[in-house]
Amino acid sequence: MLDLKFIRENAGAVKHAAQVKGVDIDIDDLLRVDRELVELKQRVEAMQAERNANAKLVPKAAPDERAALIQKGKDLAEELRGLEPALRAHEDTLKVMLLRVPNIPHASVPVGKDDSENVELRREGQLPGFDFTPLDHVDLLEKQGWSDPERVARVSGSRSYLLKGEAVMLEMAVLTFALNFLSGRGLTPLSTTALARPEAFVGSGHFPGGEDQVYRIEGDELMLAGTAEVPVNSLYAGEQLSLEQLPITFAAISAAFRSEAGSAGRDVRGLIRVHEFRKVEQYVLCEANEAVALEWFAKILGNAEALLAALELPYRVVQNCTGDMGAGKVLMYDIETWVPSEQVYRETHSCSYLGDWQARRTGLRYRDAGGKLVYAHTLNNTGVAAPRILVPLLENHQQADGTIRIPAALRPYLGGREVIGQPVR
RNA sequence: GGAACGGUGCCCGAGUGGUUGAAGGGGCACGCCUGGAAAGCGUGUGUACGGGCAACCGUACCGAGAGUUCGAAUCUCUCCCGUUCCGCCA
Repeated sequence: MLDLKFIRENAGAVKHAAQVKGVDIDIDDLLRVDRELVELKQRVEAMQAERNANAKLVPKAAPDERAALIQKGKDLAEELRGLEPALRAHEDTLKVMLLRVPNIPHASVPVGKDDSENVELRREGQLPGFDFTPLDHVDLLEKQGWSDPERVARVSGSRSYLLKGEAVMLEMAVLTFALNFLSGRGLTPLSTTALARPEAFVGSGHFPGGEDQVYRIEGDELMLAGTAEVPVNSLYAGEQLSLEQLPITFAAISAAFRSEAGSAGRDVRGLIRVHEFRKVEQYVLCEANEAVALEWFAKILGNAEALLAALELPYRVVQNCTGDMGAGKVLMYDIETWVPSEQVYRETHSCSYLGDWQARRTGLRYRDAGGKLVYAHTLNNTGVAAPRILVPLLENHQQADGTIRIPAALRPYLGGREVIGQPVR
């Protein structure tokens, strides 16, 4: 959400943002509703002022004047009731419109229509040089007896997965490693819910618009979040924080649920795109200062990169273009990790800076040095998402016999083992 | 799921249908005092929207929403949340 005053004064910039982000919203219409609402409010408030003044006279009035005053109050109340529906309608319309207004992209963001126009910033790490034909992760899992796609699909449908044996320990190891790693870099570990109220989804910006991505709980208003960003962003909703409490940073582990509506047919095989998974998410709530926030952006991006380096995985950093960055975002970089079987980099991390766009929705304010209440800035980035991260992990570290070499950083979480799996070919 | 009690400002807490945007305390800010500090004393200290160059004015807000009333933090209803107890249960 943007400040209404800002929209009024910067209508051109807002329209441009909507255009380059591909957000369908009529800013002129919004401003028209806003003007009409202001006029309505002025009329209503003038009448309320009159009603209040009149009501104050009643107890002091002489008995013979009292009836007339009360009658005048009744008339005013009646007139006010008449204006109420229009007022309410305008307020509701404006509110809905405001929730759809996109944030202004940072000046550095390339203009583009979709992910094909994202810009690669750099590549890091050494691509694996196999002297054998590498298997893809689906085959590796199957040969090792670590998966059972048919049976789990029978129970839980497509886009579900299960892991057996050592792959389970590997999944846990990666998550635990990420929590420890990020904790070591100053983020507070947090184990949090996936269930959240709809307001939390509005607060994070996933609603309105992303409703079809979210699983609902029958008979309950709670819904299943696709990322810990949703509940964590609402953790301090409506509070007035003090400057000393900032920044608030978390490495939040949670389950994540995504209906993946609209991605039919994409990545149906394997662990890339599943309905239910686990994720460690980096979240930062900091003061409303772009320079400070951008430092945090670099930091949580660096955290993810260091994590991948520790996992000895080659990756590239991509700057998302305007059309691929989401309405609320000011700046967004994806990290894509090398998948040998496909000979492509695939997204494993998504780093975002949202300015005060989420904080305005959530009511996340703090008192600045001057005692003024201001909306905070928020950022988030993936720490590690499992099982998706297992795809590059298994594929890049596979050996000729089908066993998996464990990167040194992960060994402490796997009882010191350097290799998992049995020779299977 | 049942029952009881609660939800007021940054925090704690008072609140009789009308001068209550809200007592009192704490905290915080500024000033006095002090060599400096503490203590003490004094003053100040809500948010949002609208109007105004400004001082300031108006409106709304005491969990949310409806209602009663000339007038609601205060009365009624519905809902939400919290705490405690009971029941049930992975």
